[in-house]
Amino acid sequence: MSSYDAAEIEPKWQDAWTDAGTFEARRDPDKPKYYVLEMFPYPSGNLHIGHVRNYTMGDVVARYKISTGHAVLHPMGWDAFGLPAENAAQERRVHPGEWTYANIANMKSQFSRLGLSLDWSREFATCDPDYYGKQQAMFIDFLEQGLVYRKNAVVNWDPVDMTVLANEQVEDGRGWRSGALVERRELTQWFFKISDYSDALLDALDTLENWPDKVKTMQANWIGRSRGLQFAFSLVDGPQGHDRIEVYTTRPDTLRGASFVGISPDHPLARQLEKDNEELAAFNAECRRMGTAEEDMEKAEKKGFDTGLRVRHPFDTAWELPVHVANFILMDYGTGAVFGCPAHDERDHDFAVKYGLPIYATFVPEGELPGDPDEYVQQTALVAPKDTPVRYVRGFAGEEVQTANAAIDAAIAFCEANGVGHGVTKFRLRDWGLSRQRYWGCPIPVIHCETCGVVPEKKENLPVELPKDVSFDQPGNPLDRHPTWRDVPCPSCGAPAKRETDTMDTFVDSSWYYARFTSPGAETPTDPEEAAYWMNVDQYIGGVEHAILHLLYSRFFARAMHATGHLPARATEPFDALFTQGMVTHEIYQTRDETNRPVYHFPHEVTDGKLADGRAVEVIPSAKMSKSKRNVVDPVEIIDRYGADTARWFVLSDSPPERDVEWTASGAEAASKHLARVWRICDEASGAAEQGRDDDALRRAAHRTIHDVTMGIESFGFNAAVARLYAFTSVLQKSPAGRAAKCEAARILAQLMAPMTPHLSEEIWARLGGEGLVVNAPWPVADPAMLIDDEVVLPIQINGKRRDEITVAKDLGKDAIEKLVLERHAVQKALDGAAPRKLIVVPGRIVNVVI
RNA sequence: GCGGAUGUGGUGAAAUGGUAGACACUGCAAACUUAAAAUUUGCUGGCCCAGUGCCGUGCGGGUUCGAGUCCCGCCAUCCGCACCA
Repeated sequence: MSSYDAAEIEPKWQDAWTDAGTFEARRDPDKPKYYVLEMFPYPSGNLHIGHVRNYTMGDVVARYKISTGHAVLHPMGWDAFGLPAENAAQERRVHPGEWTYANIANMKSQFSRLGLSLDWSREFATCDPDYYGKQQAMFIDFLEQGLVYRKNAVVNWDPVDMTVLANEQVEDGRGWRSGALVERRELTQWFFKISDYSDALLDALDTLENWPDKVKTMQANWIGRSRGLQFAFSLVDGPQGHDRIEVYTTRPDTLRGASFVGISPDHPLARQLEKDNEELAAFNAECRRMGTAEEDMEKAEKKGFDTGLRVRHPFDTAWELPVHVANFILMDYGTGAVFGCPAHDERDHDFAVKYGLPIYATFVPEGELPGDPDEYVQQTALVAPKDTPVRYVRGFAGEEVQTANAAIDAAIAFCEANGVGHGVTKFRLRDWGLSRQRYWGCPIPVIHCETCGVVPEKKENLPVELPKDVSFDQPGNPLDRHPTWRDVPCPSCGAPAKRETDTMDTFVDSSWYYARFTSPGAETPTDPEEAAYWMNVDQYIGGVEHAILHLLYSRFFARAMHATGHLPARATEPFDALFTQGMVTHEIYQTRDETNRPVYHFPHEVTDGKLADGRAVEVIPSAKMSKSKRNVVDPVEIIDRYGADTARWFVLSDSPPERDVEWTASGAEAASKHLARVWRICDEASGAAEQGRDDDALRRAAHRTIHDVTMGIESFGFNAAVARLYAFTSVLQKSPAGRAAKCEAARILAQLMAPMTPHLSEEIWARLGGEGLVVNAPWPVADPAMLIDDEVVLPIQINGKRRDEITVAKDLGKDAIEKLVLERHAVQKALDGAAPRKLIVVPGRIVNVVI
């Protein structure tokens, strides 16, 4: 008998798969195709245990689909542009490209040890000039199609480093390196017209049957289609050129509850007024110092500035309302101006209380008579669901008692009939700003010419490659100060011109990589035949943190690629099924220093909750892994110690895939022990006696397991499948069956485990005389006759509490069950001679006797 | 702040509205062993008057013969918020 040695068998089978070309995707007219894709990683340099979980899940699906006779495409690449490479360049004086490709090489070697069923022949990195050159070609197509345009937009500006900051580089309103107060600065930037597809992107969510509802809900809310009223307040003695304020509201039914008009600090009127009003200029400047992140704006204290200007209410010209500049109003959404109705909006209510503005109720709860309606809303705003009827006390259209939805419709109709604005549909979704003032990204392939304007680069000149001779010792974008790269003749007139020095948002790179994988070497962004065959992605797997931006941008990009002839119509929704997996977490061990600041300790420093010096540590369970918290698990260490199969088995067991799983050393140890046990049991099976007992029981257990594991894999219930495999292993171990039955059961076990622990399974399969590679063996099919049990145990409840149980034939009729139940001692005792009030029999499930 | 999710033993969790805790981890006990490791076996939600007992799925209500599951209201944690990827 030999023992389980992962280090010996894992490289052996990895080589066998490579030699056989098992995972090279091939178009095969005789097979259905299956495209499984996990979100590709950012090449940080090291594989994270979270990657192991993510890619193992995809691997289970891919290997299962190979076994069920599919032509499988399971590619891998690198989301390789982005900020960290530039940070590394600044900190370590290494070129971003050099750093990135070194990381890729390192991660790839780590990947290879996991035994994933990846087709590495299709690998690419988004920073490969070939890839981003094709992206530039598509950008030019989009430009010609009218899907790209330029407009002004604000960025975070660090006035000390003289550079644009990402939101994550702004900490408490200050630049992360310089510590300088961040300013907002307006730049002309490139945008994708995703708003052209707002309706389509929203409506098509209904067709995505195999997407999680939560993701669809998040996208729907993000797109935020709303029907509202756009109208104008006329200004009383407004400054020159400003006689009205255009506002948009989704609650026109509360128009008679208006108490002020709020405008954005960036509203043209606010900009006009600040010229003659130092105080307002200061207020606006303060608002503009805030970072551009919406979260910061929303969390910031709500502040306003009374401009002193007044507007007339559209229903009553004698009724004047004050105009405030308010820091929470976005210029990007609606018209940059709102009317405030404090009675029915918490934010407006806070604002009204703070600035002493009146609060008028427009409706009160139906049925209640709360005395003075205005009194009712003084303390807190009344925010009612829009589909619940309420009583309007300042209504002006529709019934007195109606839902807000009905009242809104009536109010829009009333306003349109009376010439007060018109109903409009607006979206929260803004156009996608893709310009980045950075080096390590895909150059935007246009040239700015003084006479010709913006001219796209000629396609034969693509890719516009990033220059290699750059330095990061000064802040800002090196492309801006690289004359031989920047200064080029205009492609149109030949006069001296300048290249665009902005590069593209890295979300662009990841918005079409799935399409490029179908033909990674093609001279055009996609090859129509290949794309037609392989698209769509049948199963996409990734973190829920990408639920909105990446997935929405990809959906837009697929549509834009279709519009420019790069994808077939069917691929406008590129991901047929989506699964969002949870994280791998780990406990954090911390103590406190003299100033009570936390000090973190590595897991290997902690034994039984104590450090080597005996000090007890505080344990924070289930925390996201982070280097600074010292709770990161290195997959390479785990593989060195236990092997890849153990790591794979562990990350699939215990927790449902969509939830977080906590990494524990004891759990990894247990997974390893279990695999060794499987090895031993399978090894022993071949040595079992020729004749045994209960062969049929073992077969029935095997078929039940085939059924359950298959269902588990099909439904992403990997933890449930693992639990069933644990149970079956025990059955096999204890079975007194003969050799033939045991070997058959062991081969089935190897097959069922193969998607999860492929190396161990290959070895067992080979030793027990399985034909060829287990990865290619047809998936076992459960015999339905083996799944039927003749008898069922029926729990008996008395008043809903379980008191007894009976074992009956599976198909026993209701009447016969009732009779048996009433004869039971426990039931008779509870009834005490009386007849039951009710007897509920759910055949095959439960009996409830109500007394 | 807004949007989305999650919450069940010491731990990870299971449970088409139908026996709450499957399957594991930890812990305890036993077998084997000179010993240890490995392995195997058993027990392992809480409480008490130890039963055909009571309580128990974040908290408070509700619907139902029956609620972890459905509804309403809270609390806590996590994810996203458009320049992190």
